Amino acid sequence: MKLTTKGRYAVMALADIAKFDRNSPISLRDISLRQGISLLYLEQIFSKLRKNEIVKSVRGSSGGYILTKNPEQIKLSNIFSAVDEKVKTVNCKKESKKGCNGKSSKCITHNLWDELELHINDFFNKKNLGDLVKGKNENTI
Amino acid sequence: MKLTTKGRYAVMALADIAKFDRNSPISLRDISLRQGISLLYLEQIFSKLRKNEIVKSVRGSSGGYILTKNPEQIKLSNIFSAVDEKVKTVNCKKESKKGCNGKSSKCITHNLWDELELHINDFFNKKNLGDLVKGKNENTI
DNA sequence: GTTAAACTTGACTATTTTAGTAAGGTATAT
DNA sequence: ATATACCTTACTAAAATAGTCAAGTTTAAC
Ligand code: FES
Ligand code: FES
Repeated sequence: MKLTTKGRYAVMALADIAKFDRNSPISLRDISLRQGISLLYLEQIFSKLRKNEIVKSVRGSSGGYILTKNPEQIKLSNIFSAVDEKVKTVNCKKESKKGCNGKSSKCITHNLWDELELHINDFFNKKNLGDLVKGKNENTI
Repeated sequence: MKLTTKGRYAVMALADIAKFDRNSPISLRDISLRQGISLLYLEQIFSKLRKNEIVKSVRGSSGGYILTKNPEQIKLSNIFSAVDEKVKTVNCKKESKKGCNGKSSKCITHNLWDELELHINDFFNKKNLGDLVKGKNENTI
């Protein structure tokens, strides 16, 4: 059970942007250097973030990306769904009435995994980008 | 972010055992049929469960596996650590003082992932096998 | 004792997912 | 003009997952 780099990098990069002035765009090149993430990979991630209106882009030289909202308004769950980082704990299709083993009813552990999924998503709903950049004076980059 | 089959199957299989009388061993063959899990794969999983003293084996015909404790005493976290299903959200080595990008300090998102890990492990510590088999009258198998 | 059911072990493999790379664009500030 | 920076699609190497295979050993029951 682990987090993939897409979700992790998306949050890292957005937190990086959030630390700076909201009005001047931040280039992916800078983020790449500061956070140690491949530029090409970042482009892939930001394409999704832009389509989901988490950021908007400014083209041309000295362009880059700007958050569309205040950091406090951007929840982790928004970011994760934008980059397709989903939490999947059940083995079956949720909508279906069938269980994961093909049986006609849900398996004995189904409710447990479902609870776990809620538990995790709860965390992502509570946390926002603002929470990450509050302590600007910390020794983190 | 998803659960692997090892953790899921381990819990399913143990819940299956927990539903029956504690004193007569349950064979993997039966579990395999009821839960729709490959017998050979179950053997692999139960080897680990036995080594970690979650179950004990009874050999010979009409043998099988028995829980070593009451279902209420077997926490999900015990099961998961036995089958090496671990929660990994941070990208760095926790013990190290270095960050995930090789920088000298922890990255801006480190604390967030660490909190997430705690949040998830909390769930696994709170839930036990007993919780799963309480409603024996449900229409689950 | 024989047998068969059941556990035990270690190695091996196909599939899927992840984590990127590569290449070739297009838009625009200066 | 042109350099900077975004945009898009396609491809791929590496890792993890989800098993399978083969060849045992143990022991209850007949
Ligand atoms: S996880 Fe949904 S039926 Fe098993
Ligand atoms: S996750 Fe620990 S330093 Fe980035």
